[in-house]
Amino acid sequence: MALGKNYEGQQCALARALELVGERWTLLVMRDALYGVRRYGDFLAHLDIPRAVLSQRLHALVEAGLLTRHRYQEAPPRDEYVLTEAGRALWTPVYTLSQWGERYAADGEPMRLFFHLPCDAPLDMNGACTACGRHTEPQEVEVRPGPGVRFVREDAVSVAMRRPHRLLDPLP
Amino acid sequence: MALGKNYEGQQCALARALELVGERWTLLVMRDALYGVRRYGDFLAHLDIPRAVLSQRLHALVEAGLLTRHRYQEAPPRDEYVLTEAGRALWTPVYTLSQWGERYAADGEPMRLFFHLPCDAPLDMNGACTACGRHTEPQEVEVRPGPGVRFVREDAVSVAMRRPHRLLDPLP
DNA sequence: TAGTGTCGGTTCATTCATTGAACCGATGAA
DNA sequence: TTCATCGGTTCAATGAATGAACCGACACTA
Repeated sequence: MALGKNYEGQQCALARALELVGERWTLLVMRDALYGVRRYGDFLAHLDIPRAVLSQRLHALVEAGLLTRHRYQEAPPRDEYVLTEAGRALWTPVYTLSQWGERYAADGEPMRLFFHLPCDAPLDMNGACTACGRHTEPQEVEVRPGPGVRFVREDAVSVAMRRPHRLLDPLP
Repeated sequence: MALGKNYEGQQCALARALELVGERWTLLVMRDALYGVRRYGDFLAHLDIPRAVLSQRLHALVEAGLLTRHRYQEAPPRDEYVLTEAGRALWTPVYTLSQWGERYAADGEPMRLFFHLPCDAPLDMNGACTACGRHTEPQEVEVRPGPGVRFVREDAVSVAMRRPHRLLDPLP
């Protein structure tokens, strides 16, 4: 996104949201974070994003309060980027947009399937469990490979996601 | 969004969705279209978007099948941009992202309130009616000004939205 | 009939973000 | 000592966004 990431004239919550997560790559970074990706190198390899852009986005997301930086090792110093509550709350928008894409922008069968763990039932298009009807928190959801997925990528994250994985659990 | 609007490496429905609606301004155009805006000049005045960008976005959205161009007057020739089914289906992602923004990115009280017309009950954060529990279609939803809104903009669309308005109904 | 205004654009120079390759510093392993 | 890894930063080139100016078709008015 170029020239003014902000939409100042818009007196609208959507504009405020897009100022935080509307730039190119940002929502894909957040999706990966919801999947459980936490480390710079894993984002980098999984997203094929330019290093400079990834640095800028991670710092901006920490600044915006969607991620926190947590040192998990002292020598050499290594940080991981973990979702805050605001970041985890992006699960619903990310999921609904993803489902829209699955239905209207992608062709073929679903690439990923999402299940409500307590019920072992799939989610509907809106993110509600088809069994209990409740809206889901990410930590109650499991991603499984769908019929339309092809195992072509060989980065650590893609390989780890070839088997079912609970959202937010560290990946890979 | 610069240099390659596409995310080719990503085998992910979210990436497909963002290729269609992830560019700067695009989601705000779609939000306006869901509100009922249909004409070039109204988008222009309400969004404060550069004319060239608006032209490009409207054409891209028609190309992508989210809008159709419909001639509503012959002399002089005038077209309006109307949502397709795929465009109307963006209601849920737009609403959930908007609600996320209202909660985590905006401060103060809600700027807009959304009601399920058949029940006259507000929607919850996920787009379900708090009375009947069903997920809503845009044509069943009414937007009303919320306690946090300030009537500062004077363009035709902003003025029309100072009173309750059913989504998709032509605006202004 | 000329002049003016509106609508829906296009064109253009400037400014800025993205890209991808190269570089860098700290550390650990051989 | 050398080499590799991790997590960045720097830099030149490219291309998108911006905003002002321009434009063509038509309507309305004097």
